[in-house]
Amino acid sequence: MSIDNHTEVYTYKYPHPAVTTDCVVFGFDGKELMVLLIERGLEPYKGMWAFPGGFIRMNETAEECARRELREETGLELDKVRELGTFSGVNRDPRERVISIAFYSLARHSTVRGGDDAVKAKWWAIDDIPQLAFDHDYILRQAMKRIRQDIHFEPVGFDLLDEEFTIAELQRLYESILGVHFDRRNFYRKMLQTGVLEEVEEEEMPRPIYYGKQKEMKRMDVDELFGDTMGETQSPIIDSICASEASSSHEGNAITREERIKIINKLLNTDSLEAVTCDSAPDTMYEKAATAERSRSVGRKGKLYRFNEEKYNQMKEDDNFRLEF
Amino acid sequence: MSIDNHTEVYTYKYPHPAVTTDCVVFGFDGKELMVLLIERGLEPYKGMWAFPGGFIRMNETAEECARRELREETGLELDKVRELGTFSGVNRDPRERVISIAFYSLARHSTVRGGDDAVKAKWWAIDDIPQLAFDHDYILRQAMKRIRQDIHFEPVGFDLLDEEFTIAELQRLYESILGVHFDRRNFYRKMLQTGVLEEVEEEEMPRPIYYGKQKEMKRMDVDELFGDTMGETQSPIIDSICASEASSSHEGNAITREERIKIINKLLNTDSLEAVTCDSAPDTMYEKAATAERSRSVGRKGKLYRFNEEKYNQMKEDDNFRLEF
DNA sequence: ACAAAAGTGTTTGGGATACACCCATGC
DNA sequence: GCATGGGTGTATCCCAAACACTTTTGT
Repeated sequence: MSIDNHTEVYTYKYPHPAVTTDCVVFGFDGKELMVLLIERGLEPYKGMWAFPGGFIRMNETAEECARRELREETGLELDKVRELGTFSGVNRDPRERVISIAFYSLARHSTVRGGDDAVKAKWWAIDDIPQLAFDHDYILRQAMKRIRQDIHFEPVGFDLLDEEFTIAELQRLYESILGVHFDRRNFYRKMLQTGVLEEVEEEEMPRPIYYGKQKEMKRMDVDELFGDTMGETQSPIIDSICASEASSSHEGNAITREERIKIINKLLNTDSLEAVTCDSAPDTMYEKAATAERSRSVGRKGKLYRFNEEKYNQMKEDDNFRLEF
Repeated sequence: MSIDNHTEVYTYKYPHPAVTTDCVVFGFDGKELMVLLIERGLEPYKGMWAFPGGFIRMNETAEECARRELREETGLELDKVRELGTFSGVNRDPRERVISIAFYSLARHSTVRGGDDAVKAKWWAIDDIPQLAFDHDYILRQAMKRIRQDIHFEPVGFDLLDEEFTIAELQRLYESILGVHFDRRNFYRKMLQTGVLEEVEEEEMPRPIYYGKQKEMKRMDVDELFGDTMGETQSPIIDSICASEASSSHEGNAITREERIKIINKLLNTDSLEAVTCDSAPDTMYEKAATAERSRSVGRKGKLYRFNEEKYNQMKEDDNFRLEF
């Protein structure tokens, strides 16, 4: 929406504040709690980081506004956004009186891509947040308080992890949100006793074929790992890595073998490994790809569980759901 | 604030919603949870009941607005108002797009007088609420949900009772809010174990001199009960009854003996007793006044306690305050 | 083979529940 | 003296914390 070519004006008998929504999106990378921020492209606070959000339209509720802005600025489609509170300080925006209705939400870390338009969206570790625009640092503190409270009674954790997860992953998440340490064994029992976890049958989550010992991987054919010209591989994990990385450049087109190699190289280079090509050093490539696969599977030892939402809703009705630690 | 003689207009490039606050005030009459409502004097929904509230001004925060409107419309000065949430349905007000920021608060039932201006304010039992204006019935349901949750972790009850209260009163309050029954003895222990109650020394809370046996009261001089011409009595309870009842008509003036008699008569007549005057039937009057005093003291048997706010804040810091039932 | 982490079982102390009992007050 | 309700004590049960042990997995 451009701020120019506006001939219309809107007049009122009494002054009206502007109303915006802001959305604090939490994620979890396996170690730390993360927050999704966007870099502001316009004044005020141009170049600073802020929560996704924007002005409410006259035909949408606050929640609809929050979801729309989130989609427009970060590409995220989230079904659950929870209201955090309103921030109505008189001078919180230099342009005019702006009241912000803040929401918070939870996203699987892996599903986030950059924003669709010029806006840059990025995950930040909770302990390493930059200076924020407006009063967003205050809003963040409130959001942190809130998530720490909600996690005791609501299934906060499950929206942050992949659909299938191990209990150890869940524990790491709880520990990093609450900043405490739990006894592993008691955590197991308590979580299972809640009854909201259902075990995933082994066959439902087949391990990717490259999962396993590194030695075996070296013996695989290069085509199997990096795919044929149609871009299909037999490794779902490498597949999903490439798909999400490539999504910003092509829209739904198949990924060629060469592109796939470039992507993997680029990704691996972030770990400060030297670049390789498929032809020059297939063995090295295998190794790195295997490392990439395995690093995605870190902590992925053990039984997988899934959140049973029906059962949770049922228990919530009867008001006997508690997650005390 | 009148809606006429406005020459000024306020123009904006983009449409702005109007923003109001609404305040759900809970009280407790010893038996039931009550809600404070005002009768609307203007369209829309003229004549219907609604929560106190109004449009936000450009130089006040939402919370300040809520407190101001509460004061203007009901005479209540409350220090703690807690945010409940925003209600942003597109068509919730027929005039224009109005977003409401709702608060909820707790008031000692006895301290409420009628509104200062034409607005009628009245307590309603929670089970007997009339049809409400706007979406206020929905807001009320949300407020009920919220208070039921908050009562477990926050000292909700203490703001609803008098400063000094018995544990039995506190239990009745908890039971009526949560709609359950507790074992009296376990409730005692749990409440005392929290450590936030401090015992009131007997001499700190002298019983009013008319408290006690009805026979004794009959022997008292009429001047003692209804005061001299300056309007002073020796019964603090009758004193406070008269002061609060008279407040809407005179502003701070002393209450004469005759007015006091009228007030007491009027109050007693609500119990469908015949009117009496001081001269005609002083004995009857004594009796009725004594009944009024005693009815105020119902349940006032037993040790009195007081909420220790410092200790609560201290425990809240350490995050080890729980009131589970 | 060894280390590390997953998964399961056992003990135990403290708090919640369900009672019994005594005392104070009012009629 | 009897009824009502306030105040305190006690036995039982269950759950949460602490810890031991076996199995699995990766190198």
